[in-house]
Amino acid sequence: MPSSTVENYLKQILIVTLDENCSKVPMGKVATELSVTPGTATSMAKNMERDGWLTYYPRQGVALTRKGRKVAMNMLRRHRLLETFLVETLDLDWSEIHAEAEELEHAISEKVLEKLDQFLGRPRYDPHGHPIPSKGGVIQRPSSRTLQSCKVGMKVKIDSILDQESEFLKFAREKKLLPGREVRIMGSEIQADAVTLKVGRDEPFSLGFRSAEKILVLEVV
Amino acid sequence: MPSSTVENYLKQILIVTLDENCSKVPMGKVATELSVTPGTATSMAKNMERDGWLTYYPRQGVALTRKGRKVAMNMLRRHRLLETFLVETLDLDWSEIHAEAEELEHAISEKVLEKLDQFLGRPRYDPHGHPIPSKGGVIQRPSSRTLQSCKVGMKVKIDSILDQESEFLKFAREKKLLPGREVRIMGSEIQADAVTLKVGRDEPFSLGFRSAEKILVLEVV
DNA sequence: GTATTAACTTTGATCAATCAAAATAATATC
DNA sequence: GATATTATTTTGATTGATCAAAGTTAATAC
Repeated sequence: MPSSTVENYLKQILIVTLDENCSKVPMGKVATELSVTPGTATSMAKNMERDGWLTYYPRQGVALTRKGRKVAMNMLRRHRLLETFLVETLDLDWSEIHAEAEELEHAISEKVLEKLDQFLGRPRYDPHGHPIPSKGGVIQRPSSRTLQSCKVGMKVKIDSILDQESEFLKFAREKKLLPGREVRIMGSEIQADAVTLKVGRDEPFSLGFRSAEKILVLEVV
Repeated sequence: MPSSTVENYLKQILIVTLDENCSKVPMGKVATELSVTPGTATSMAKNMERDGWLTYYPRQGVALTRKGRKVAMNMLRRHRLLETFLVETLDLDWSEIHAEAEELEHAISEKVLEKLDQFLGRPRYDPHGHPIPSKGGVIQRPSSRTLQSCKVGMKVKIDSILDQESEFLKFAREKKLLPGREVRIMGSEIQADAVTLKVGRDEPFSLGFRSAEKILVLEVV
């Protein structure tokens, strides 16, 4: 059984792996993601290698083993099911659920998780719109969707701009809405016919649905 | 903030305190309740005294401070609310819920707990029939009730025998159904008109509701 | 092709929680 | 009251997770 510290390392390494679409995660990244000093990350990596959770390539990074990936996927499943429960059933605000789920995901047993999944009606997506891995550890490939269809709280990566009119492209460039960029959905209101975005550290701004439809994005897992 | 280990010590000490109706809990008891060696219990006691959770009387035992008691009560509240949730909402069997709640009670935040309480309709008793402490840490005094009215899984202490007929008293003595004894309710079935009990390590046996009505018990907290 | 810088690793220390085993104190027994 | 038993405390060691700071490597710049 992994300790909850190990579970955190595994989950975070998996997230980076999926996110950057690479297999080795450098130690510096591991350290910042887990808010520990680099030395701590290195020593944990060695212990985790000893226990078969990952392979440690000195000065290059770590890669999950099959065993480690399985546990990591399961943590992601726990996290997202719990977030769903917190919003759907207990009516918490989406801004609070991440931290709460972060704690609970280590304490909930496989049995309770299964019951919870059943109770929630086996949801496929969490409240942020992220896919929930199946019990077997399979995760929906993030598929392209338009910016307009995104839910509040989602983090997405711009895939492409559909409208190639130079006026629109110029606007997109100004707002840094370029392929590869990560964007957070701050709000999306049908009545207002607008979606509010934040690109990097810039001030959030809004985009009408008409324009939002012209931008294809990928969910950042 | 207490660590979850400290939370466990506090809760267990409170339970013994309420149970035996005394204030100092001897170190040996603490050690067995928490399944640690006596030395560990002693050293934890010293640390916990340093942190203001309890007062440590060398060679006599520990007594909760007001601060410690408050946290301990809250743990009991968490535990029992979670047990209620696991049975009522997720439909787990009462035999499994204790261990599950034992884990979750450390991970759930005050906020989620409040929402859960609300969702469950602010129950006063858990599935075993134990009173749930209020948010302020007030717990219902265990009141006398008849053995017949007990729910499955409850642990009760015999208070008195109502029927003073010598025949019945003789039977009660044989079965060790004497005031002060602790009894566990193994089953209670209206259709069968019988409640099944276990006294200490003896074999379980059944009692018709007619007889069960003659025995007053107190809930063991 | 050296010098600087950034990324990573090592070393030594700390802290909480634990154990085993030895030492001590209190209680019970004869 | 001396002895045996039981309860408790001490001591010394271990483990997992962490940090700070010093040391090493590799990459980048000039």
